[in-house]
Amino acid sequence: MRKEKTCIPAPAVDALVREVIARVADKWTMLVLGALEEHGTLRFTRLAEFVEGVSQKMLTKTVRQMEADGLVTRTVHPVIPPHVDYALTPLGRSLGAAFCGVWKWAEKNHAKVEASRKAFSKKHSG
Amino acid sequence: MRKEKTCIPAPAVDALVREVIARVADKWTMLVLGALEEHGTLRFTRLAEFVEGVSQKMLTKTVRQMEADGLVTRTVHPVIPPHVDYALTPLGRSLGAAFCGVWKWAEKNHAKVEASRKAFSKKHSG
DNA sequence: CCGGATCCGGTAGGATACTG
DNA sequence: CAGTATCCTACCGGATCCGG
Repeated sequence: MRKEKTCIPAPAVDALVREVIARVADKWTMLVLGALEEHGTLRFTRLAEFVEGVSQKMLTKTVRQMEADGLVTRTVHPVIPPHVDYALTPLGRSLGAAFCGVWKWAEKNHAKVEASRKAFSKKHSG
Repeated sequence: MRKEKTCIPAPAVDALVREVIARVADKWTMLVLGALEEHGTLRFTRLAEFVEGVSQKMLTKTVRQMEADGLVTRTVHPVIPPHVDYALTPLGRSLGAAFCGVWKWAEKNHAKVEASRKAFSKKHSG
């Protein structure tokens, strides 16, 4: 049943890939990525506005993680009031491009998902 | 700075899309999706083997969620011992295809991510 | 025996207040 | 304005039991 030529990685690097997937397959990571891709360089507060619903703690944690992973740059301007800019690195942009398919999928299919959800909850209530 | 023609959804459906993204951008969801895409129909225990590191509880929760979202079918064979098959729906397969780009990205760039991580931790220790 | 529901301890995450 | 510290909740994971 194994598909011959899709997107399955070689067995050797499988664990590494899974680890990276587990890291980037995070809703805040994806949403930060999307916000930075759409709006370009953003300051912390502005980023928080676009990634609606995120707490400061999670946003801080997420951008730090993304910085560590080489997905974003974090530029601190030593002025008062503080000014910190976040921007995608080339690596981050390439990940954004890779996620593009998922965005388009969500855009196209969110109605189906919602319909399935409704049918499922109805089936479980009845 | 807004990019004119990438993968940015229309403003109106933006919230819906974000909601779906937040739902599917989950590491277990992605890994279950990958496992089912690679190996086809799987029983619960077998699925747990391929999605290494997942607890039964989280696997149950994840597949139930995916079932509710219309991504997988859950077929209970009323036999003893119990036999439950999980398989991707067409919608699930289409999401798998969308995630394909992310997998390929991870396959290609995991070394860069790891290098960035090392450099970052070194910079923070020194 | 398999799938999963339950109880319980640990930890990740949200809200708020405070510092530079 | 950006980030930290604190508290507190809710969810996550492991072990165990149960129903079939």
